[in-house]
Amino acid sequence: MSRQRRSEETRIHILRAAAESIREFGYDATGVAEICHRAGLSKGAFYYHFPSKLAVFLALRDQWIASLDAKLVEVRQGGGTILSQLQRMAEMAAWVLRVSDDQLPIFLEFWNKAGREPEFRQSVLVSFQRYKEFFRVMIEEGIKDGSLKNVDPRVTAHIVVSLAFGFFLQGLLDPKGMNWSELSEKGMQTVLQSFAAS
Amino acid sequence: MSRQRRSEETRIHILRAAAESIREFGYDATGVAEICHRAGLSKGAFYYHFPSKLAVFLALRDQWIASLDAKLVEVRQGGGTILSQLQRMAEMAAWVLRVSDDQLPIFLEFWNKAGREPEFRQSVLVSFQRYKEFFRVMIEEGIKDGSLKNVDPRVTAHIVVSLAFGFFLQGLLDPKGMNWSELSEKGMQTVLQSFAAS
DNA sequence: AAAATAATACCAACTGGTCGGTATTTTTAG
DNA sequence: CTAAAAATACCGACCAGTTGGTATTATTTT
Repeated sequence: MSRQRRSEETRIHILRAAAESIREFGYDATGVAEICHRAGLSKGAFYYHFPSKLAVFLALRDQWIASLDAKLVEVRQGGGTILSQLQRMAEMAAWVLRVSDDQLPIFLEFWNKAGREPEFRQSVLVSFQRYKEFFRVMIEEGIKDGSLKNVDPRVTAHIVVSLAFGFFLQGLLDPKGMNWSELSEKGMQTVLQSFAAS
Repeated sequence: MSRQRRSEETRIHILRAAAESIREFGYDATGVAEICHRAGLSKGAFYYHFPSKLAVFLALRDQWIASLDAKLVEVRQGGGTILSQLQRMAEMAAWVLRVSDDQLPIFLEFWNKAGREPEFRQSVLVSFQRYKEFFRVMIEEGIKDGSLKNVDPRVTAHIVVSLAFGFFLQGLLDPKGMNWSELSEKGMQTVLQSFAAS
């Protein structure tokens, strides 16, 4: 295997191992040694690829943000009325959670850190802002194309984003429990419906 | 000062010091030594009053849940139509956050821990469930008293609770930022309005 | 051989928690 | 009433274990 390629894979191994470990034990309780063990590597390898434990954490964060962004854009490109796009997102969110609830605990860890470390907070905040902006624009379009009522775009975007994260939070706490995923989807649909042009 | 009284005060000092420290640095990063320093006590005193660091954390959690419950009951006893009670709660939530945003980071820490430690999770989950139950009953009453439309009480309760926690989350990340508190209140009012009988 | 990649051994710092002991208040006994 | 005894509240040095990170050495790839 080529040098580059191998190195790249090692990096991925480390990231995956770290993600698993953080999900299971949390960031603080996850030792570098543990990550290395899971990745089948030594500490030397670890510190060859990353300057610090925090750097891995940050890399995971960036990865997550990027993947979420990709999902959103994907739905938008699917076309249809704005309302139907929003509804598709509602379904998708539930699906994402059902399938990859593994990753959720890590977000909490992100938010947690973000609440305390300014530069960390900044980046999380920016992405939050981006989501709201994203939806605001969508909603404005929706009003224009006639599929949405004449609601306040900013308030409405805030509702949608907040509701989504509220659902996340509960799904996180009760991953296998009940029909929360169904409840969330119905809930989102209900709210969206109230924004639909009559 | 009497022995009992003094002991009690020491306990409170420890709790307060721990809350401050956890808010500032997080649970894991807060050392027992730090708590003791803030409380003006020694480690010996600490371990005299609490069996472990975790015990303090749990005590804080119970304290918080109790205070939240009290607030909710208070509003219910204020009377009026269900819709107006809900609206008062919306105002109250924003107010609570504005005033005591100090405490918010601790909740994240709770949720974070809850996502990983089963018994911790259980207790948080139970209180979550209680809130939903609380609102479900309210909404059923609201339908009966004619101030609410004939919505699905379970779904609607889920929406209200999720939305509230979604707002919390954002307020947490951006405490001083913007008019999020105003946005949240407007958002909640908007959603509630869509449940109001026409 | 040279550069890139990985392994090993190690350290200084720090952690939660323990423990023998002390000061102060309350109870008991004479 | 008072002095001894006991219970309570507190102290701070200390321990065993763990951590992130480093310095050095070995192996692999080009």
